[in-house]
Amino acid sequence: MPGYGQLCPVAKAMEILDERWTMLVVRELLLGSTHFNELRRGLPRMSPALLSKRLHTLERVGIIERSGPTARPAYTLTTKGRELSTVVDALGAWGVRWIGELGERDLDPHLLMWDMRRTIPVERWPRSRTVLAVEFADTAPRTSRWWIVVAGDDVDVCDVDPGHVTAATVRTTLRALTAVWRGDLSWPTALRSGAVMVDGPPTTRRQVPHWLGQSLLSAVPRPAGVAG
Amino acid sequence: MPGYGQLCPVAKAMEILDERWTMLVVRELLLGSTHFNELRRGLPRMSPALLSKRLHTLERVGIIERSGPTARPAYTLTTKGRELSTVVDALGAWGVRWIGELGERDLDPHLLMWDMRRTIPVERWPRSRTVLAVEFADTAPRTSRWWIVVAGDDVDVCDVDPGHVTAATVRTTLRALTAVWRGDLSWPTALRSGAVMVDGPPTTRRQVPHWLGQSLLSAVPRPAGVAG
DNA sequence: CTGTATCCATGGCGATACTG
DNA sequence: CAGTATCGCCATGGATACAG
Repeated sequence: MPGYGQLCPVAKAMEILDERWTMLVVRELLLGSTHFNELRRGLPRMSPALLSKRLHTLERVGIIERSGPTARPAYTLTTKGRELSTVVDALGAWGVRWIGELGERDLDPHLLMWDMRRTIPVERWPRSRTVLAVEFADTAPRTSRWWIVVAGDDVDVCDVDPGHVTAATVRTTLRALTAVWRGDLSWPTALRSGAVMVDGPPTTRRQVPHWLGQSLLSAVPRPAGVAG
Repeated sequence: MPGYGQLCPVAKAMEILDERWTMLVVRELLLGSTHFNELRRGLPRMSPALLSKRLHTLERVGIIERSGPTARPAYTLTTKGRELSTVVDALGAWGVRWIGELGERDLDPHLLMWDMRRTIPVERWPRSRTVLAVEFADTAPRTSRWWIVVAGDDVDVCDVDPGHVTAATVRTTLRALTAVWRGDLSWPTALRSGAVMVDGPPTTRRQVPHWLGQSLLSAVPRPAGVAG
């Protein structure tokens, strides 16, 4: 891969960015991850060797900086790297708008919960510690039960019962909750159809959609329309 | 490459777009190329086999349409494909802003002339047929002399002398004219330093920079400033 | 926790030649 | 002009184990 041999800035940019996983590493950094295992958590199918290699490349070309070896290693975007947000945003908007069909392999409860966790609107939750349970009907038993614990400004996602009383329980499939999260399916439609069900006191039940919200990209309008 | 296994729209987009050359094929289509050999001209280092493969993939995923086998084959972007302009534009702006250093292999007189040809502002040229010669001091003899012929709304670029009288001659290096074209170097600076010289009648000489112009991305501001 | 080392299979892709 | 066919290398990157 001796580059593209082109003067075009698009080509020069893609020489760096078209390598597998690279753009997703940048996405993770833009979303705020800084440590190696934090990045791994958002990129579970990427081998640590490859992640290491990509981080070195990104550092070499000046997209990220690595904190000195004295402190705990941390990766942060430089200005050059931060400006890739325009590219990532454009890719995300295009992707959510035009690529609606997800394969079975694209559905991952860990990633979904990890993703939702990032943008849980804590200000809509009760002041006191509140636990919301999520149950997937269609995943392996080990990954079918989750608990979201919001206490003050802290959000935790557990795959083991934290042992507190739950305010409500969301019963759904991984595919359905993923569709709602991405904005392929609206909360009202999902609830009406029963694709997502909420158990709990009536007042709480009505709050749950606002507690969870949707991904930032869910607001992107879809071409054919009719997204539920 | 079994995909990324992620629900994230950025990942779904990159599953298609991170393959080598793909984004450059899209760029060529966005710039108006429609036929196979037209695409090849903008992608000279891409093998025809690979171009064919990429076109098939892009058609399969709905980014391009191929005209029926009855007519002369032509490739056009669908709406889905056309909306990739946001991605390509973001890549181009980031690339021209942050990747200024070009290697020797990135400099190609064919590509530069082909690229300039696309956006020659014919309305600034004289009404009658006008020929501008370009001579590179640092390229192989076969690729050192070019002629830009503007007649009405038609622009032609030749690497053999068309045999008409030339209004002026641009003498420069491939690297310098490339820098001017990309906007890494301004016309005034290039002329003052002698990096680009124009031979011809004084009135014409002053017009030449406006006849050639600069790439659309040249207007993107640069980080460190000081771009000539 | 933060990576590196090693191994290996796969297949991507570059080069060239050739066909309708 | 518009591709397809074939070949073969070598690098990519996936998996696993291990080190500081």
